[in-house]
Amino acid sequence: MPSTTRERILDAALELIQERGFGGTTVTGIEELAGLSPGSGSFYRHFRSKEEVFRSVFERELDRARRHREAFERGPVTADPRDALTRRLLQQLDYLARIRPLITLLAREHGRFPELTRTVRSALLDQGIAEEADHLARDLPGAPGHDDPHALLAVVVSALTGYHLSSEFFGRPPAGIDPARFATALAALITGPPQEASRTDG
Amino acid sequence: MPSTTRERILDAALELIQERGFGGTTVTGIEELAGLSPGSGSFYRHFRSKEEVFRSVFERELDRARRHREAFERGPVTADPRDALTRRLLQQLDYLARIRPLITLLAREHGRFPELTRTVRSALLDQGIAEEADHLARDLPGAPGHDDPHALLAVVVSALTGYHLSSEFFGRPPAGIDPARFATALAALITGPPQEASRTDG
DNA sequence: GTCTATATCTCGATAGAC
DNA sequence: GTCTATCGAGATATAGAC
Repeated sequence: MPSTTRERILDAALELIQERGFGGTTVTGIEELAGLSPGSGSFYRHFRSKEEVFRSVFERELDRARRHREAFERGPVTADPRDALTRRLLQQLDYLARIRPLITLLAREHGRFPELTRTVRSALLDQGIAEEADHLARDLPGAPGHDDPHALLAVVVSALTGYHLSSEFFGRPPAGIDPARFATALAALITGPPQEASRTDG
Repeated sequence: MPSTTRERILDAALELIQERGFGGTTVTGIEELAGLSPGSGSFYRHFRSKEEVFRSVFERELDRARRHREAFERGPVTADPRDALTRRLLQQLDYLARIRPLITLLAREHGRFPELTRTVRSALLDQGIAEEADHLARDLPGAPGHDDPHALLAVVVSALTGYHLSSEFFGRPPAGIDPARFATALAALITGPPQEASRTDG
């Protein structure tokens, strides 16, 4: 990793904005964290303004998120749909963890930069939800008790994002449940009571 | 409605901090929104500093949230547990909507004011989750397929908070599902397939 | 308790040496 | 491309008249 000054500035800006917000972050602070002389205008040899560096930070995180989504490996559809589903849900949680900076930027600055909302929504959420709907429809073709598939999808997506955001805001997962246990419980909820044999989980 | 100057300052500060964050909010802006002369130090006849007004805003929202929680009306336990559960989940969503300012403050400023995390967590989440666990245990005494009640609780809480936060950050609910439909789907998921059909216990 | 006025400081941004 | 130095704007906070 070459780590150019420009990249160190982006790293510093991301870190500070995540912690203190855009309004609470100073160019001097960014310079200092990037290893430049604080108060010198060296920052401005790389970015024209504080707003510009924010947009660059945001774009970089958006690109990273897109790449993470493309690299999404679909879990193999095994004989047991619950197993496949659990694995898929765990991947989703892992994906959310990987794009954490993007989510944090959105959560913090969607008031000051309203265009973030549209961008993230169309790039990740709409597209991601559409894909997820396909997966759910494929993995659970005729599951009973799911007479509103769209609402079911909303529940699953909400559960995953809620788990992630609770962990983020409160510093610990809801009820102290780790991701694997959470995914298992959610998958069990979706697939319903064991279909043929006795309970597989134990 | 007396609306003292102090209260108008608190209102103004809350609104601006929610929109721009603590670092992006100025005392001058608070004064202006509170109907005082912008740039005059009139603010300082009521609060000693910007930090102090933030803490006062936070305390006020915390009190409001506590009162909302106390006023929580428990839905009557009807013959159909799914109905009761749906109503209860809708109340939870309504509760989250009512304490929205507190959640927004936490989401935005938990980096700058780490003590917010502990306070909100102990005042709302821990206590709320404990109560919710009781309710779930009571409403769903022997529901099948729930061999990990703690994880189930985490799923439910995550789904509710995720629904709320997605609506907040993205400006619309997940998949465009309204609260009633969401609660219905979540309740259906928890209670499983319709109860009329006889089933064997596990 | 609100105003005008202002002290003091920090911030964003620029100029120019090297 | 980084530094020292600094400008001008705007921020927090204070002083004192009314």
